[in-house]
Amino acid sequence: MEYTSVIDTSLDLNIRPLRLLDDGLKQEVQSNLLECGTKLPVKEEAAGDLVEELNRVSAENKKLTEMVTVLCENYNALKNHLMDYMTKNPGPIDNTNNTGSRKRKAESTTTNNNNVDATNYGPSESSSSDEDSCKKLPREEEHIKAKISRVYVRTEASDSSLIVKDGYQWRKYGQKVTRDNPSPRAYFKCSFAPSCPVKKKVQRSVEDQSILVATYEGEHNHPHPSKMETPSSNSSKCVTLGTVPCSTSLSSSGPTITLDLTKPKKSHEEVRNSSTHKIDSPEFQQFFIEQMASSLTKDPSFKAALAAAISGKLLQHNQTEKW
DNA sequence: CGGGTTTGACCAGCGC
DNA sequence: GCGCTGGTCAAACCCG
Repeated sequence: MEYTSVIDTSLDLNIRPLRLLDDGLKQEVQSNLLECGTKLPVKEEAAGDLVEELNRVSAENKKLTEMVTVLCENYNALKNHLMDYMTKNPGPIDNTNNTGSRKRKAESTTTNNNNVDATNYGPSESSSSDEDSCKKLPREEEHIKAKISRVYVRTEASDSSLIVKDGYQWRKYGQKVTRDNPSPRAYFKCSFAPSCPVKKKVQRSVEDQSILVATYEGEHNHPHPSKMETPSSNSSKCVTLGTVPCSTSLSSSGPTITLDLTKPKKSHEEVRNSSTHKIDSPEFQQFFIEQMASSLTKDPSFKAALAAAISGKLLQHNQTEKW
């Protein structure tokens, strides 16, 4: 199957922009516009304020543009990786000759059962060892092994530590440099409970060294330590962005959102089928865009910034017309 | 001194 | 069978 067709990844946010805004945001935009209208006739003392306001909203607009750019990049990376994955696994899953009990097969199968590697953060992952689990077709017996999940955490690029704070206690038992990724991969075992089978692998993304990819294998057989003690105060947290699981983190450039589609609610087979047939469809793109829009418009600060940016743009337009 | 980290060695899966 | 690679082990080391 050929997936070379390029999806139009532009969010096209200019199309019916207000349609994506909820009523609150619309009102905010309108009130800002009214404000602008009333301010226009004012004299010099207000001009300074207007210029200041203009600078402010321009800066916000720039920030918003950057955010949208990041979202687009994430989407493109995600899409490319999904295409890559589906290209490598074009046919139906064949379990007929998978009676082997090799560990790596087991891992790849659990991946199939609980995860979709193709949907991880970006193209960088396609070249890491995790790619192996993509290449290996799903096997049976896999349910035996615990589930695999993946979390992406943005850190300072200068931070060379492979530490993903998730509230659990981990003991590092190995580190390895893998073939496809110059960054070392660290191996951790959960040390909070002696019998806890959970393992964690942490490696930096090839493409974006500021992103740590933590792969969890298994399920904790003990409560989350942070629930027993004080809640984790670290900056890395997982939230659900609409229906899309993701991890967020704070960086020097502001909050970032890293999509984490590695915990699909559908089975691997379902995802394969649906994504194969719908990834290129307008419905899928529409759904994706609306998901992002819906998530973003739920953020009050985003709404305020967007309203200010829009009104600022219109104000700028009005002023240039007058001058 | 105990617990965690580092790191080279070893083992096993897999492709040729 | 052999070599490559990822995963694990365990001794040495570090640190509080």
